[in-house]
Amino acid sequence: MAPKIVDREAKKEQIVHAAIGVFAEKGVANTKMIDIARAAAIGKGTIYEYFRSKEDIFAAAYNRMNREMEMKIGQILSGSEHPAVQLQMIFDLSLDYFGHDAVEFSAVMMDFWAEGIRRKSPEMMGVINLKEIYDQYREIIAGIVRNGQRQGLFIDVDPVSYASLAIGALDGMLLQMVMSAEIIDIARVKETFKRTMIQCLQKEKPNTINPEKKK
Amino acid sequence: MAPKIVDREAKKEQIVHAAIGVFAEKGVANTKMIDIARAAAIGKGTIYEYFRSKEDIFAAAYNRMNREMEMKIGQILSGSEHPAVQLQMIFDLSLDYFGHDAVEFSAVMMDFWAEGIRRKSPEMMGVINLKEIYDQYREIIAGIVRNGQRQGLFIDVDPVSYASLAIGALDGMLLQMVMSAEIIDIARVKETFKRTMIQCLQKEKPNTINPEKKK
DNA sequence: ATATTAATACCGACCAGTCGGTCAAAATAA
DNA sequence: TTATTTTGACCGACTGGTCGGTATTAATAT
Repeated sequence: MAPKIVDREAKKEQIVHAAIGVFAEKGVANTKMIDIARAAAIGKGTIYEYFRSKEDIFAAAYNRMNREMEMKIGQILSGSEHPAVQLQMIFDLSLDYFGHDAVEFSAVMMDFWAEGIRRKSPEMMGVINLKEIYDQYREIIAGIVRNGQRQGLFIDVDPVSYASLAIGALDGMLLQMVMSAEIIDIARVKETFKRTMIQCLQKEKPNTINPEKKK
Repeated sequence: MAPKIVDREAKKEQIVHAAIGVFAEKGVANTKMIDIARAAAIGKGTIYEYFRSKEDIFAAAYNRMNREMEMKIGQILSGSEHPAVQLQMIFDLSLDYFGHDAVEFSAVMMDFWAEGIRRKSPEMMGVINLKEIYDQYREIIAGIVRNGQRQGLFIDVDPVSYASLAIGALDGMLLQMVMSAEIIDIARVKETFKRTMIQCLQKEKPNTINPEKKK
């Protein structure tokens, strides 16, 4: 009178995990349900016990990858006080997250990205809403900038424009890292990025804070 | 003994033109051959008289859009002398090209982009090679920077890193324009972009040249 | 203990729809 | 008439999702 019980959440996680792996390897568009099933070592039909559709898995994978990033940023925001340092940490975080050895994740992120654009206008079933995520990130950065301006640390730039620029640069560089990893010197680009984006924001002396990690 | 003659180049152009329109409207992945045929007001089979495959059309469309941009940049490079002005013109060009009323083109560009990434590792049949394009653009920007440095106008930043950053920022902002056009103030972002990316490069007074168009 | 049983998890063959590409016939221009 | 172009019906490969049946588990009865 009592059935087999499984930890449904754990199983979903198992499937999403497998899916991300396959996505990374073959690209979202080229991933078949059977691929995911095999990677998760379950039958194809079983997937449909936990997810309504391929789309559903896609969304779950996206949200999972995103939530991680959000948490880390939350930590940064609640931590250090100096706005320039906060910015630097966020840039570092983003750059590292992708630039790390997990280049394959970057590719997945790109897929999400492309999909997100494609679904911008149409109903988009509430599945992904990349736009919302971007608006949110932009607001985080803009908030830090405003904060810095209020403290008289930053020049009088439009915070939202600056945020757009910073986020855009982050993303665009990601693309190039993915594509031309062997050509561009990633560490160097990262340093240039931080230098440029943060120094240009500061009022007088760029050395008010030290943009270099002490070694 | 001397049958019907058609301008094959013109017909190809007609098809590519139609294809770009459909790509813009529905996204490359969702475009069917029949859609292109209908848009070009020809039969589906006819397409195959001029293109080997869908892939082939895709590549042709990509190259067509790209060649335009290349030509314009060529003009810029051969024109004005001051490196900062050249940079500014290139940024303006890129930002306008997409930001203009032709937002739909941006979406197509994104599709190319996404596809380009997906095809980075595998053989990629020589069809698209986005990487090559990027390497090329990067080298153009880097060249201008080096030039400016040689003339003692620019600070001693790594030209290639700077170029990566600039191109990345350009692309990333494009994404945001496409996605959140109604939220971000595009003109303002553009201005911030130019200010930031060019001023940070200049040695002392940012006003050595006037980054504002005289009115 | 252990056999029974009911509730659930799991599976993969199958289905129905889709779409890129082909080809034989029709249309067309010279 | 004839060389060439155009065409859309057709083909076949592919794939997301379904469904009937099987396996597994744990509560219950003995």
